[in-house]
Amino acid sequence: MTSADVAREAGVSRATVSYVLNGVPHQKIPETTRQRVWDAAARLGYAPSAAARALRTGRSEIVLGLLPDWPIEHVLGRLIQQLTNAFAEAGLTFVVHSSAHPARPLRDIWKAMTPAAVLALQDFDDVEAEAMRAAGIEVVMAMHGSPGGEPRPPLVSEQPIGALQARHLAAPHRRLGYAYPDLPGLDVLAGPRLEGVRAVCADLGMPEPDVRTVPLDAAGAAEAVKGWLGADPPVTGICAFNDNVALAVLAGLSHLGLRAPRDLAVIGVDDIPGASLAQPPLTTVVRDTDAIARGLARRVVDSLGGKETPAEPVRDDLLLRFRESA
Amino acid sequence: MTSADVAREAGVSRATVSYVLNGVPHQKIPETTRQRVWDAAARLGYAPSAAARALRTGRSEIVLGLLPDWPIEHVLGRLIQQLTNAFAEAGLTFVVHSSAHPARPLRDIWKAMTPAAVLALQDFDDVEAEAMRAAGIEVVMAMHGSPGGEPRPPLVSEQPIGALQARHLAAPHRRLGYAYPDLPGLDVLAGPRLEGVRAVCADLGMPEPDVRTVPLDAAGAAEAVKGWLGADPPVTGICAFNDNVALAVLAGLSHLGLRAPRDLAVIGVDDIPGASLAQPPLTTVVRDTDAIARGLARRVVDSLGGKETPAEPVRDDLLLRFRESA
DNA sequence: ACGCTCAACTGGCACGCGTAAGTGAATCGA
DNA sequence: TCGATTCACTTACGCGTGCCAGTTGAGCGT
Repeated sequence: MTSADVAREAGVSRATVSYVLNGVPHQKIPETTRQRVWDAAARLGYAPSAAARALRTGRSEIVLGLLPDWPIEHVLGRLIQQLTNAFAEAGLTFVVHSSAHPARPLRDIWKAMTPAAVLALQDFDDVEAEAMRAAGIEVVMAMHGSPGGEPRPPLVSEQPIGALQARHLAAPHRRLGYAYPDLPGLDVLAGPRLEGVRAVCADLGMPEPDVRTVPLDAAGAAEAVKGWLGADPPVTGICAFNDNVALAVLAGLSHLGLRAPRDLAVIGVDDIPGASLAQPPLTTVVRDTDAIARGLARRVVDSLGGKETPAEPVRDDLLLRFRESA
Repeated sequence: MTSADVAREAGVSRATVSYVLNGVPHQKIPETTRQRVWDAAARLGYAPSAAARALRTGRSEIVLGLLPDWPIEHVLGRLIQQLTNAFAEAGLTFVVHSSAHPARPLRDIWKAMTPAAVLALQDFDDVEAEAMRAAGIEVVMAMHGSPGGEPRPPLVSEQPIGALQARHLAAPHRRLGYAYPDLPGLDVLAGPRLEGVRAVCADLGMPEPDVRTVPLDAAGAAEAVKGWLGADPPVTGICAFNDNVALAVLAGLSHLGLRAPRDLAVIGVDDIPGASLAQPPLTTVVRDTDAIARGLARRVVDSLGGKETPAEPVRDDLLLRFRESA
């Protein structure tokens, strides 16, 4: 099924078909002809060849999402689904590529589909970004900084999460701890969140947060808990990187025969299904992933349309889900 | 950067460049010329245009993964990453599209990138599959059946999971319950797993499993637990659809002042991070997602190479992670 | 009756690539 | 010395589009 078939069926030329189906303005084509073409296209079930269109126009209707080597869990999964929806509304197909472990050259990936835009979770170096632009990819954005440095400001800000955690704990607690994830790749996320905690502590005249790396097992987490409880002055409230880490802290407490929030208050991030099911139910910070997805998609679509987009992060309403652990 | 540039740089024709770079056999091209072409390509940083190649050959080097509307959690996330790796080793780019909620016609998706193969998690109807094949997509496979029916046998079998759960519980327990997920879309997975449990119960002369839908909150789960404990004969061991549901059962028990495995033994599936951190730590079934990913990729690659592939499911070693809950 | 305008189309090129068919020079057997 | 063969290439086509630059013919003023 090519546009030539449609042209024959409608009794017009290929050019006319192209004009009608693409809705090209400033071409005087009467309604009757338009209808003939539309009918013919529908009758034949015509769908244009993406490859040919991509070759001609230099880009496809695809937005490529680039995932780093992070675990794909609850929130990230939801974000992917919501980004898919948000882009679909703009007529764009959002697909995700998880960076392979023996990392293939990134170039192979985007060359393989010449996307209209690339939206990466983690920033890449300028050389790569420039190469993409040179290859006709118009929009290249990153949601978070890279481990290497921070060339562009991130599109999604993490500090407010840590700040909200800290502000919630700060009322009854005078010394906070930070439960840092045991996965090096997550620094890009954990760093800024910790910064948010730090800033609030400084603001409120509290001592520096006591940062400890917490592995995802009860015994290992118990070590961290012992460290916090034995600190001087002792830590009484923990901001955890996310709910999994928070659950580990809870398990560590349990391991020592202790309990939140009596011995140590704990607050997580993400509200994974297990959070409300924990003992005690976990207080946690939820972000509005749908708003983030829409915001990101809007930025990309605007940018594709030639509009200037603001440099600040997208709007991201945080919600504190208050339960029992803090 | 086109192959014409490389040709000019190397002082040969475009055809020669194409022959050299694609390693076309039966073309007598001396080593010196080959080297000249390779050098020129490297010097110019040439990478072929996927669009043009796709237009010419009729297909790209992309494998499209189609996700249904399921939550993307731990295992599914890992599977995606491992599939990406497995396909990368075969020189194929694996990208994932999560089906948008106001479901766009599937056709738009694969037309947008003419993948070499489509690997869906959930089966789609034959009309769609046939349309894909007609569009030049050579391999169309589905990992699980569709809600509508079961035209093709699934590539990944779920029954053994339920069977392993049931066999593990069957030793001390004479009546089993099944904790069914509260998300209708998961029937495709939950149904076969439940079948596995049923089969083992029948085999061992035990009564039918008592199936109850378990919502992901403590109060709701407590209702299910009450039902099980009050059944006649009473249920003493629960096979949960996955770890999240199992955690809910645990929380339901806790809500009633009860405890696993004393009052009710519970076994999950997936070994999510929260499983080992639960109270008590959750006994669970782990599948070897890496083997599954490799198996699936192998099938697809073989099939692309024209080889006949077996109809049976891919190999999938199950492991029982024994903890305290059962 | 003749030029002019303008609506309504159409012919044809280029995008970058793979590849079938062709070409000129070198080599070779008789 | 001459046709035949082999080598090492090159020329040229078409994949399906988008869109520029025409072309046709009807309507209109003079």
